[in-house]
Amino acid sequence: MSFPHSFSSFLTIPHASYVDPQQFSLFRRLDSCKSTQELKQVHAIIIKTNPSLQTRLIYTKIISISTSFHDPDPSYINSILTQIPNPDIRIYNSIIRLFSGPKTKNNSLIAFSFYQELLVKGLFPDNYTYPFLLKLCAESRALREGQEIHGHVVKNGLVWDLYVVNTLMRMYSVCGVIVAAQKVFDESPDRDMVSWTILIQGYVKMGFWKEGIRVFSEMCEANFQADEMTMVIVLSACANLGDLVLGRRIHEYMLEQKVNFDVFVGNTLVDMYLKCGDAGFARKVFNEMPVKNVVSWNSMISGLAQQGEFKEALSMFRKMQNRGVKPDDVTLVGVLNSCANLGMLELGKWVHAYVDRNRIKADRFIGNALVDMYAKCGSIDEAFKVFNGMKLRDVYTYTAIIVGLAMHGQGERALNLFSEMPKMGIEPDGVTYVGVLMACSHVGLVEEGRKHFAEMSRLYNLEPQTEHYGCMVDLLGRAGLINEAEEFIKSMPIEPDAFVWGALLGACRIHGKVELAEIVMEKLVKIEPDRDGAYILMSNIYSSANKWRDALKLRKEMNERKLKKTPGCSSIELDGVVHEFRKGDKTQRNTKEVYILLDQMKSHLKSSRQWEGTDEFS
DNA sequence: GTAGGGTTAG
Repeated sequence: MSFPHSFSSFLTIPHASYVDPQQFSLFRRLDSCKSTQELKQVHAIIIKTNPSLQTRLIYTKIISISTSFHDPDPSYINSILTQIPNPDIRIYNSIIRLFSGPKTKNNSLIAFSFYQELLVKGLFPDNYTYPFLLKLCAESRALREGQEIHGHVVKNGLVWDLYVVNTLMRMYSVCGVIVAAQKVFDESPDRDMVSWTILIQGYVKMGFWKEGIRVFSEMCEANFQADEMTMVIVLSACANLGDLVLGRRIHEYMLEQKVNFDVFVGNTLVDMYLKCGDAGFARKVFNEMPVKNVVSWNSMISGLAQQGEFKEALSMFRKMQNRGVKPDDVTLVGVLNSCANLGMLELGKWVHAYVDRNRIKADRFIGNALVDMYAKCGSIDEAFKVFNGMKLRDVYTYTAIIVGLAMHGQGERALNLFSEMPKMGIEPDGVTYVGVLMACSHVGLVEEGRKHFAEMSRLYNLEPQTEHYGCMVDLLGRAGLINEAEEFIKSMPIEPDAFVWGALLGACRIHGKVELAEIVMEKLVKIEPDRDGAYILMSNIYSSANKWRDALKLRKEMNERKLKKTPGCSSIELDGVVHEFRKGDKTQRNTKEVYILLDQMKSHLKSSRQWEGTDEFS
């Protein structure tokens, strides 16, 4: 009777009585090695004291141990491999695994050279070989190599293996060829949860969120029960779609199916609810999370900031600090974003110092957020300092500083930086052009503005949006080219919105065009019947033209219509607390003193006669 | 011995 080969070899190691005791102790010795250095020493001892032990078994053992080290040495592994007379596929697999793993970066060439070698030696790759290689192709986005490997997989008849199929799908998916991933999926004889999840993720990562959801529902119809990994991806698709109804439905599904509520799922749920605009429910999920980590807090902070709830975002940050959770770079980007929009320069500076002190990853995200914060908080020089200190700048960096400079009236500087962008290989986008057109507008550079507007689509394929048309109307209008501004609106291929008409109304005000203003006003009221902005601007135009009766009539109409008032609001930061001042607001502490001071300022200004005839300070 | 997860800027 004979045992199968693998079985008999199992018997010989290391318990059987006829095992060579020397070999046995050597195995133990090798197992205790912690580095290539130690391994080499033991190896040297073998060669010196007992050359008969240089068996295939021992060498295989040495390789498998050295592939498990923290800092493996490829040249040593290679030298051992050359001494093994007939290395089998398992040895090659473990070496390829080593060079496709996280321990060895940028070593995909080495992994592939070992693959080449095993083919040359006439060995057959198996279902363990390809997942490693495909993972490498995926990580280095090497589509061509991946396709070649796909060919080998087919030739070797390994498409039946789910690991091979799934890594193939993932390779195509991260290389951006989702069609090929779908094809592998469709043609596979077998699928599992992982296959479905990879397919869904492929669509979602490409931004095809609806497709991702569609595949998810197909998965449910095929009676696969999603786990938490799948749900994280599906929820992120929901978040991007901003579809609250869908999000709620999927949350219910998760409760029904009793999907494990781990910290990943919790974080994604929080993010989904915030991006879909339900901050209340996001908070509820957040509070009920049994385990939170820094990402959970980040999701709340940046999510609230994205919703415009900047104060809430900052109070979340304070709570986080009170709980002793250490902020990371993502946290601070969210905090800086909130500072920028609240004008909280002091807190922003504190964050800046915190980044320097605590060795926070000061990458583009942090740099861009700092530039934006300083610019929006009025410290354009500080913004410029950060901008200059940044080694890596992208379109966000340039846009932040260009918009910042434009808002500070430094149009020429903004335009200079804009002209620098092509030289740095950075393409502007729609928001950059808003800054550029604003800059032109503030400096009164009509021709330059026209040129940039035309170049948007010609050079960068950017279709002008209403905000760009609005900027152009503003630019022409300020320069007194009212007729042209009007013609410009008429020539628009898209429907002009309130922003565009508002710009024209503003121009009418500057140049006292009452009749045109009345026409524009009508358009504005049609688009935004509930807002008071147009009425106020119009009544100012009447007053400037000394048409007091018309102004009064308009104010009356406003009151009758009970328009939604957007109160003028300003804020200052004192000792880290933001004080907001709304028009007509008496809820502040020290209201009396504030109004007394305000009256003094008003009479002071009036005495200089500069502001007579306007009601800017009423 | 092999495959799938969350948050960030203008």
